[in-house]
Amino acid sequence: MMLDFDPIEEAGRNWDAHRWAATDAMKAATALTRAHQIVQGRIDAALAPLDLNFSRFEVLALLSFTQAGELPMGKIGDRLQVHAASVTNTIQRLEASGFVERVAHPDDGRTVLARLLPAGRAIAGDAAVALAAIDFGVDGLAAPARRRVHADLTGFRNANGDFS
Amino acid sequence: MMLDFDPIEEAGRNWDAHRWAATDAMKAATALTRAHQIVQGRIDAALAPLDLNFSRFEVLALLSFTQAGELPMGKIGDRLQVHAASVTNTIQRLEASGFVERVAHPDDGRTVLARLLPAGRAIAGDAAVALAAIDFGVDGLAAPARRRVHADLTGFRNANGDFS
DNA sequence: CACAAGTGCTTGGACATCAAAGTATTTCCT
DNA sequence: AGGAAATACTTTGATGTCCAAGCACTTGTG
Repeated sequence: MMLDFDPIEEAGRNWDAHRWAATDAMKAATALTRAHQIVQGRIDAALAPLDLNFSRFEVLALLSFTQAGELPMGKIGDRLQVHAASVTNTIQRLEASGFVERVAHPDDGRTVLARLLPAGRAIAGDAAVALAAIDFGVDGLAAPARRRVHADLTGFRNANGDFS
Repeated sequence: MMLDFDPIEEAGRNWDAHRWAATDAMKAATALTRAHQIVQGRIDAALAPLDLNFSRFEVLALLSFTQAGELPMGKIGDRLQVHAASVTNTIQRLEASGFVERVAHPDDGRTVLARLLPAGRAIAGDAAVALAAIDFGVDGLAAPARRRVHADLTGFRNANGDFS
């Protein structure tokens, strides 16, 4: 299904016609949402043959960047900014795929470490190649636009307390 | 839990250190994802007191923009670019809240029309006010940045066949 | 040293989305 | 006219996310 008009512009016209406020903000927010859906869809499609989705890939990438190839569950959630329950779920999937294992923390009985297995390290490399091949879904953004979007959204994230 | 560094920049450094490709694309895509999470979270928080989320609000807005206050389920999915099954689910929720009703199409026995009820029209107006009050979650983007992001992402959507 | 408070993780429940299969109705084609 | 194909929607099942509650372990305080 391919619309022959931009539904966001159409919504903006209706918004104005009904005297609803903040049309520009609505259009920017909606464009952001829609662009995200496209990018996420392309990324997940590229990763599906590897038995990964983006969340699981992010965990593998994070682990492969560490010295020991392991991190506490909580640290993973902090860095990827997802809920602890989601980390539990994601690690369970990665464990079922044989990409990571869960081990007890040597000093703290509360903590569980997720440890990268060789198969996980290998698949993470494959996934990085697959994602680079599609430019992370943003090849539709030329380099200057890509830099603009990145800079503007980094400012936005900072303004909203995403990091300090 | 507030990181004192930008996890995306940190990921970029690791990416480069491991000789993984397309770092700029990775950073742009990740920033887009994270910004979307922030915006969506703020929007849903603003709508929660009204017994709405963004998907349900979009349906009410779309219906309130039509002449008759009603649309076939399929048209709703096309315009909002969501799966037909999601439309069914969303309309069921709106129906349970007393915001819309489902009626048979007069000429086509296959088609179901979603029709806006007075309560739904009222709540849509309230929701529009609530969303305008938070600038759709993008008040962290100053007007020029907002325009840039909107323009760049519209170009991106167009390049990816979101509309023609 | 004991116990309250805090921390780390998992579980269960509520939602939302999508894909695929199923049902009903209409349209197309011979 | 009659059956195949297309269309419109719903249902079911698999995923994934969050929140709130629960459990286990550790830390801080008197």
